[in-house]
Amino acid sequence: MAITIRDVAKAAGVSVATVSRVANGSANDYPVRPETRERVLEAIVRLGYRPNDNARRLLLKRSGLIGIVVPDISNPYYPEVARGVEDVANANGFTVMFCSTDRMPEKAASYLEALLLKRVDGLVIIGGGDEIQLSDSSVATYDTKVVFVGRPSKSFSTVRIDNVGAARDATEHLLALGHSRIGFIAAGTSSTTVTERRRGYIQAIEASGATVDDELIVDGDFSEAVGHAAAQRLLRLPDPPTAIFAANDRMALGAMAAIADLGLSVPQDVALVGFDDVPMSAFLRPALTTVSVAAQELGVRAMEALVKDINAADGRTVRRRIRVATRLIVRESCGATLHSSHGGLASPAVSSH
Amino acid sequence: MAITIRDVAKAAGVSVATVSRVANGSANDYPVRPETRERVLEAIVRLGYRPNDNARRLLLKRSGLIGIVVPDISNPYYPEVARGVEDVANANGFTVMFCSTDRMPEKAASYLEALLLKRVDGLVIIGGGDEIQLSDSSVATYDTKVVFVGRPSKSFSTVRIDNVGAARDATEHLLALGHSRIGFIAAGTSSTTVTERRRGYIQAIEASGATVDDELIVDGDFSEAVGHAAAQRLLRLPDPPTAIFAANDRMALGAMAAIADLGLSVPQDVALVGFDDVPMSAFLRPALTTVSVAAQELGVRAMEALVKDINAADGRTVRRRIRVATRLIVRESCGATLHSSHGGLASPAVSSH
DNA sequence: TTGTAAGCGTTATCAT
DNA sequence: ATGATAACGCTTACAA
Repeated sequence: MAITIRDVAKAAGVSVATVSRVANGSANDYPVRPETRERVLEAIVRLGYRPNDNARRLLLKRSGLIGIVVPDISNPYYPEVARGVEDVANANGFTVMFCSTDRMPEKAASYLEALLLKRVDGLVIIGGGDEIQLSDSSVATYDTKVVFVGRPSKSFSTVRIDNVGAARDATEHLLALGHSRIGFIAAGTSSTTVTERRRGYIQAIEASGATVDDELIVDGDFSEAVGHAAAQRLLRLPDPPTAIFAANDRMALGAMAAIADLGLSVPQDVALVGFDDVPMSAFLRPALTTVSVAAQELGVRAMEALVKDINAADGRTVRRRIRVATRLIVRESCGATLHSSHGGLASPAVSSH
Repeated sequence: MAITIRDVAKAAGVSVATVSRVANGSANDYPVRPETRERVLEAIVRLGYRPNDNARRLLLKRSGLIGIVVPDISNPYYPEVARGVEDVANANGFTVMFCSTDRMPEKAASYLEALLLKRVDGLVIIGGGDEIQLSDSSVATYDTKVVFVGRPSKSFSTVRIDNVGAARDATEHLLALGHSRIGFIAAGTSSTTVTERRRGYIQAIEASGATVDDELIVDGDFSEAVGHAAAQRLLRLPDPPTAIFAANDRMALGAMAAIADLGLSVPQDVALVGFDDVPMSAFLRPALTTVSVAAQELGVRAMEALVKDINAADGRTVRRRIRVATRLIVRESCGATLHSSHGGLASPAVSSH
């Protein structure tokens, strides 16, 4: 049986209230005679006492928990934004619970249910598509604050990037490099991230005066394997594209492999651009030109918003719409630096959003 | 204010005990008249009642929480084993809390403290080195079951792979391919994972009759950037290695970039082998030869052990030592398939441990 | 400055 | 089959 506050009280010869007053971080400015405090502290360390979190939370009506829901933990992009959330959460005394839905509706529903049941103080929903169904009423019932990262919402606060603008820039970059047939590797229609990136791609193509060729838009699912298959399909077209824009870096890596497998080379035969700028991308050869999204900052901003909402005295929630800038990181895979020296680490950013 | 069991009781015209008996999953075989049950159920959904987890846990003395501690969330290997833990945990009614220490002792300590405070029922410590300090006494006090994954322990259960054997095999593979000067990119001395892999490397070299050249062993830190720098240093040696064995795939990717940056090619000029077989590795070109570790299975086995310990009627903990097999996945980067056809996806495994 | 005692929302024991 | 009620371990008025 674990040590309780009563054990400490007895050991120190004081009442439980006194123990609570020295043990409890939030109330430790309460006046306690230094001598008494000393005695209690000694008993606490000697017995190895730790206050029971469930009991505290039950009373405090605050779980001190933040739930993070991501679609796919194996995509290095999500851990990075989760890290941002985590840092701010910890700094503010919250503990985070990390859940991956694997883009499965049942898993998403059961996690959301479990998190609500745990009375999380805040919920950070990162990316994902239709699989996430979160009714305002259920979170309202338990006064849970919610922020969406990288996905839109009619009712909750959002932290987002300008996917349309960033994708338009990336496509325009390729256009400016002389490419007219540019393939786009998407990823379903359920995720707004991808529908927006697709829209940016289409806008750029149309703005250039060309018409969009549906054949050049193929579907992926964010994984390397599917990026590989998609690129293969694009390059086997009768009139194949000379450049490919993948909706994320993992698919871009798959595409890069497919290009090599067909005996072609990047960027000479096919130019390639990704999206996310995950750590690996700078170390591919050719180094991947991609859109950098400051994933960690997304998480930081989201959690900061949550902290404000949770601590709001009036209990009212502000609906925020926060934008985080992106930058096109021009490395080697797009062909823009064909004649420059090596190393994709320090390259110029040509455009921001 | 949230709906409590009393609100439901009032609404359904029954006592709280009755509500508890129909709401409580673990006691729902308790006899309740179908008609009454119906009425209660109706009230529950109508009011949107969810039992307060803190109150339940306080009474039940079980948090239902499993803590997972990893050294570095941005390394795709850890999420994979975490996934295995998560799956088994969820299937058994546990919720997991995921924490990344970033290999920082203070972060590790504060997370461990927070987890113990939350009275986690189980703790899965994955990898990491000296930064993790977990005294048996503190976990014993709160009857927390612990499993270490991929790191040794004198007192706790472990789920491990044979790092020495796997590294020996990988090195022998390179030796058999005719390489005599093989570089090894390590990663500090604090992580036993790496010291063991280093030992395997050394054993293979010595078994071949050669002597180990300390110059060929350079230190990394598991990241691409440092793998890049380490390979650069190796290849600028007066008598550079013709093959490099990196202690993980991320460093191998960095090494691959460094090799390309020096105008050399893999595997013709320098053969390369990694460790972990993260998803990306099959899609590098040349595809990376690496040691596959069934990361998810490690997590599954760890959590299974934990579930057994937690549910043990006698409350006693068995100290288990579980081994999970590894396989050397021969792809292109080692040069063994130089004259075979493309595609590193389906390749023969030459050795297991 | 310290102690007493009333809850927080459940579950489980004991009556009925 | 159902209802009172006593815990679980803690924080915080309120009293002393």
